[in-house]
Amino acid sequence: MKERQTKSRLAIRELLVSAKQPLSATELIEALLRLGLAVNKTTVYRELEKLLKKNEISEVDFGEGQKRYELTHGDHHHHAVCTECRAVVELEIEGRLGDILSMVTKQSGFRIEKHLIEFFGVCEACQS
Amino acid sequence: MKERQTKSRLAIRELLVSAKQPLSATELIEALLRLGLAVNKTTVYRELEKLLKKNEISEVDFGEGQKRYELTHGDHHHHAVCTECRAVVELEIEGRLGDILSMVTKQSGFRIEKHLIEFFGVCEACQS
DNA sequence: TCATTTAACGCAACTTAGTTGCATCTGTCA
DNA sequence: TGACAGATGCAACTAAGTTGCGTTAAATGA
Repeated sequence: MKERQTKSRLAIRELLVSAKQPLSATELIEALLRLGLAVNKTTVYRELEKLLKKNEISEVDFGEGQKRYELTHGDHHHHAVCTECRAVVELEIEGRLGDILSMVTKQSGFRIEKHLIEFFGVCEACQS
Repeated sequence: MKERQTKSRLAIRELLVSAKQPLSATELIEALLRLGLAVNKTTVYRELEKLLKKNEISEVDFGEGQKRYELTHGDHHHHAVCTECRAVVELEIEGRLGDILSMVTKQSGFRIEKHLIEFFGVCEACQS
């Protein structure tokens, strides 16, 4: 049978679409609650799993001990995260990644398959 | 009073000194057990906290949902992790980091304070 | 419109990493 | 050797995430 259009599913997708930053499962649950939808965490985790499998969303790791999820859009990219207000800016550093990657390959001898690259600091607004 | 030289403390330090790769708290506990030291996890976490505070060890995050710890040695550096055998190689890519960092700063407007950069793939031994 | 089917859901219980409060133990130093 | 305070262990807890299972409810066809 096809995938069903349930309230929870539609709402989770909508939240991810309109999110300005990668959301954690907990944030999703809270946002759903604010919409009047008391969705169980199991449901949220299972929906995220499906969206991941269909490559509609991507996992993001800011080293917080929890995963975040954002809509898959364009190539794999990286973020700058404000440690004050949690604002997230998407970066375009793919140009410089090539030679780093070949450097890493040469140094390690590994066949590099993925990487984890994120930046943390204070955004303009929080600097003043 | 000074810091006491207890069996657990000495063993934890020794394990971290002789470790070939960053260790997780769980791995430390298991290694201690193998040495005949049934050290409680609370003790291990508290000791790691102290070592961190004294900057004797550094936290490493491979996005596994658990922290790893390695002796602080030299500058902040990055790793290549084999996804097959878990071997870890230390990298020297500081040279290329400068222009990436300035690129990130320019793009985001953030005052960048730290970053998370790790590479994952298959090591030479596991490729054959 | 209604019955059927099965995907989706909720609940409870569990796992893993890490934390906290408190009572007890034990290095260390006088 | 005794006393103090740092170190430890235990139990209970938190937070993120997972699993099994019984129930609910979209979707489809009659």
